Amino acid sequence: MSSQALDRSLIRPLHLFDGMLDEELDDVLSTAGSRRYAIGETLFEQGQRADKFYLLLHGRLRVTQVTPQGQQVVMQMINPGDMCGIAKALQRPDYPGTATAAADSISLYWPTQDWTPILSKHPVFAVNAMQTIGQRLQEAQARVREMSTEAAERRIAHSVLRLAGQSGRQEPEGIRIDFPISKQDIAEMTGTTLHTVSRVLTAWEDLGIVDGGRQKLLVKDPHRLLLIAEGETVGPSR
Amino acid sequence: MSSQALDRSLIRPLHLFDGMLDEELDDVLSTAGSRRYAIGETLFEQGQRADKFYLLLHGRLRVTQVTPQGQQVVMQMINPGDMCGIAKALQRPDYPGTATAAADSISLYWPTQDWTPILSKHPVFAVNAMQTIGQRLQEAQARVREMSTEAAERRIAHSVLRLAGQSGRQEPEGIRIDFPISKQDIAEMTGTTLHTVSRVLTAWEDLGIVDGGRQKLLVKDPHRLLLIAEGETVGPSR
DNA sequence: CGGATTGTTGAGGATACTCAAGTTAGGTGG
DNA sequence: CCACCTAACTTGAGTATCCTCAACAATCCG
Repeated sequence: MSSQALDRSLIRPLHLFDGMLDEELDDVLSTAGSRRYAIGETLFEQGQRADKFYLLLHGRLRVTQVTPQGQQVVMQMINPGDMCGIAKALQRPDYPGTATAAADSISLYWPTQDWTPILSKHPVFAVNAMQTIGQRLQEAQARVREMSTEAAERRIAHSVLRLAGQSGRQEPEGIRIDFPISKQDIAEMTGTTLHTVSRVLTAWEDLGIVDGGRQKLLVKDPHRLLLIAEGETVGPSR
Repeated sequence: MSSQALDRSLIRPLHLFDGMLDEELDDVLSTAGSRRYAIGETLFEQGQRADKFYLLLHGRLRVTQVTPQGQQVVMQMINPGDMCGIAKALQRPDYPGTATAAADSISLYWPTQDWTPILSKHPVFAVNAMQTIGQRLQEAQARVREMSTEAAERRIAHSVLRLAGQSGRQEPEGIRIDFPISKQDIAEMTGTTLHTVSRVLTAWEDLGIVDGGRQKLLVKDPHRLLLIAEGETVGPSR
């Protein structure tokens, strides 16, 4: 447990700890460990006994599920400040998915058995944790709504916009998705195939809306993309 | 506010209040009201300021969202013991959907402003409430997974099985969905059309798996239905 | 430089949608 | 109680979307 060097100034700003006293924060952190994960490493795997829960400090995680038929689905991307692996909150003994570092990442972790005590001792934490789960529920419901009512291109547009909003970095040319993301990843987020994603992104590139590349994505015209997401048909540039 | 006649014996068994002392329960109930809703009545509507949250005691609620394009999606069915309208947990000022009584129903309600105080005063309630939201998150994620990877027939099978499990009553012939449900409803739960639902259910009726009817549904062979949901192709009856 | 991963593009076809017409069931009012 | 009216449902035909299959090209890594 390399919990010695937990810099409180790094952790204090996280939403999750809003409204907690410094002593409370120290108490919560006292049982935490931290660890670095290189890109491609997994934090936990689907079906394993959930013995830890995590709070991402830096980097990105991709949480996937594999169906019994072997098809992979990307359930969510985890950004710094987000928790994951909180099986206890779902009343599950095992992890429902696999978390992989989509970029070099640093994460705090606690033993799962600390979950209920922490919640009971720190009601503020409980409220904040609930809001995290609430956020996630809303996002999941948004995806259900999109998959129920929207064609592939619009779903891809929504997905790319979400990525830009949550994992985007402003660059001169537009908003850069700041971790390596493949067409296959986007396909698994939208319930399509990499072929469809490739075709759609190529069309958008021709219109100057995005700029692709091997595991690269730059959103050059978020406004046009939003129009597509909201149901406008793509036309020529202006 | 008709909060006088709240029978504690009716409310005590609900999961939500597991582990709470009688005094705590009384305290929580002190600011609650209750009301009866006839089938078709709405408890709250999408976009309204969320001034109350609800706990269903009896009946069924259908929570729907309407997209900007006017397509309706059934987000969830609420069963007795479930909460709904808990916008506070989602950090939203308004209701994200509309809740309609799918059967004659009775519900408790609290002013939304009581949400945070109740959570802070009763950590057990907070933990229980989080598990409710966690359940819902899991269900939403299951739907995302299904819509990403499964064809229409399998999604409908999953949806019907979920209905049977949550809202089914055993009858001599099979499991009866115990509130009026239309093909349109099922279509809006599965991201299909009522036409597809009608065709699929007709095929299942011919195989003796279900028994349909106007706003009626009886699952006669849950096992076969599960096979379809899990990916078996339908064949003739043995 | 060679192998592997990732991405592109084309052709063909199946699923499920739209459009359309008609049927059944149930409730309402005379 | 029956006739009517509406909402729910059924069924058919045609078709668009997007998947599958396939071959190839580009990019990255060691």
